[in-house]
Amino acid sequence: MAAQGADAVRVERLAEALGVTKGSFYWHFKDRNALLEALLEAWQMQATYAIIDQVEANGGDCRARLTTLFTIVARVDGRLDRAIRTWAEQDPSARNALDQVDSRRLAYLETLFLGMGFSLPAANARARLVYHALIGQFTMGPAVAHGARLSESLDIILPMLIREG
Amino acid sequence: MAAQGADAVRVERLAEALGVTKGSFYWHFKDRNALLEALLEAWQMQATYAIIDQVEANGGDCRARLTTLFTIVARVDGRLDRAIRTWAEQDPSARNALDQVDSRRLAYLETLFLGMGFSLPAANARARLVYHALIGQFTMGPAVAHGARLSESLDIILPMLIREG
DNA sequence: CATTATCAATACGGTAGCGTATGGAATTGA
DNA sequence: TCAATTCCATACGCTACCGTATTGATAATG
Repeated sequence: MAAQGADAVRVERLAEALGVTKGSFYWHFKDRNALLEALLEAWQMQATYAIIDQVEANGGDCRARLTTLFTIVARVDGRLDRAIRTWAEQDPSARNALDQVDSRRLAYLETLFLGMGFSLPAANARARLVYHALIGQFTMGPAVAHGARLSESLDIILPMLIREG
Repeated sequence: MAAQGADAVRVERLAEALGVTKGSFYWHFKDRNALLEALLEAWQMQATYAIIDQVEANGGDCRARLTTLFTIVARVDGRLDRAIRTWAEQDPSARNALDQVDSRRLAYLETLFLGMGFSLPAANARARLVYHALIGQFTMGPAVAHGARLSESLDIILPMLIREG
C-alpha cells in the first residue's frame, strides 16, 4: 500500500507474499474491497492522532508546538498518506476518511495559532497555508532533498508566520 | 489520464473510446509505454511554461505577479499534474520530467522574491513555502472548498510573505 | 495504372487478477 | 471420542488487459 499505492494491493500477490494461497484470503475477507476498507479504517484511526499526540506530549507553548510539528513531519514517512490521498481520488470511502483526517489536522493547527492570540481569520489563513505546505512536502516526498525541507528554514518561516499583522 | 491517472490509460479502452480497434493503435505507437512517454513529453512542454507565461504576460511588479500567480493557480484544474505526480512515484521517466518542472517553477518563484529585495536564503525559503503550499492545494484538489483556497486569504498571506525580516 | 504508404479490422495466444466451489487438516468443546 | 469450527489448498471459470500476425481498404505517387 505505502510503497505502490492501493492499486498494488492485490489478493494473489498478498497471498503469495504471506506464503499462503488466496483460498485462505477469502476466508478472512469477503473480497478485496473488504480488505481495503479495513486498511482504510486502521489508517484513519492512526493518522488522526499519531502526530498530534506526539506534539502534545512534547509540550511547550504554541510556538514550540509548531516547531515540534514541523520537525516531526519532516521525519515522517509520508508514503501511506500519499497512497491514501491518491486512492481517494477514485474511491468515495477513502475520500471520506481522508476529508475527516484533513479537517481534524487543520483544526488542530488553527488552535495553535489561536493560542498565539491571532484572530480567527488570521489563524485560519495561517493554518491553511501551513497545512497545504506540509501536504505539499508530503506529496513531493523524497524529491524534497534534505536541506530543502520546510523544517530546515524554520528560522525564516516561523517569524513570518508568527508576527502580528 | 487526468481523470483516473496513468494506470487508467489502457490501449483497448482508448481504442474503444476513439471508435477504433487496437490493431490501429499499434500502428501509431510501438506499445502502451510509447504512448505514455509521448503524453509525458507533451505535458512537460506545456506544464513548464503555461502558468509562468500567463503571469509574465500579465505584468506588474513582483508583488503583483505573485498575486496573479495565486489567482491563476486557484482556477487551474490540477488533475493532470496530480496524475503525473502519482505516476512519478512508480515511473523513473515521469519522476525525471516532474523534477525538471518542479525545479523550473521553484526557480521562478525564487526570482519573484529576489526581485522584492530578499536575500537568497530568504527568497528561497519563501519560494519553497509557497510552492509546497500550492502543490498542497493542487493535491487536495476539489477537497479544498471555495472560500478555503489560498488565493482567498491573500490579504493575510501576502503581507506575511512580503514583510522584511 | 500499378505500386506503395497509410490506417484500420480480425483473430490469436498469453498473463494477471477476481471470485467460487469444494475438500482436507487441525483444533476445540461437549 | 466425535462433531463442529477454523483455517488453508486445489482447481476452476471468467474478465481485462497486452502484444503480434495477418489481411484488407483507401489514398498518394511514380
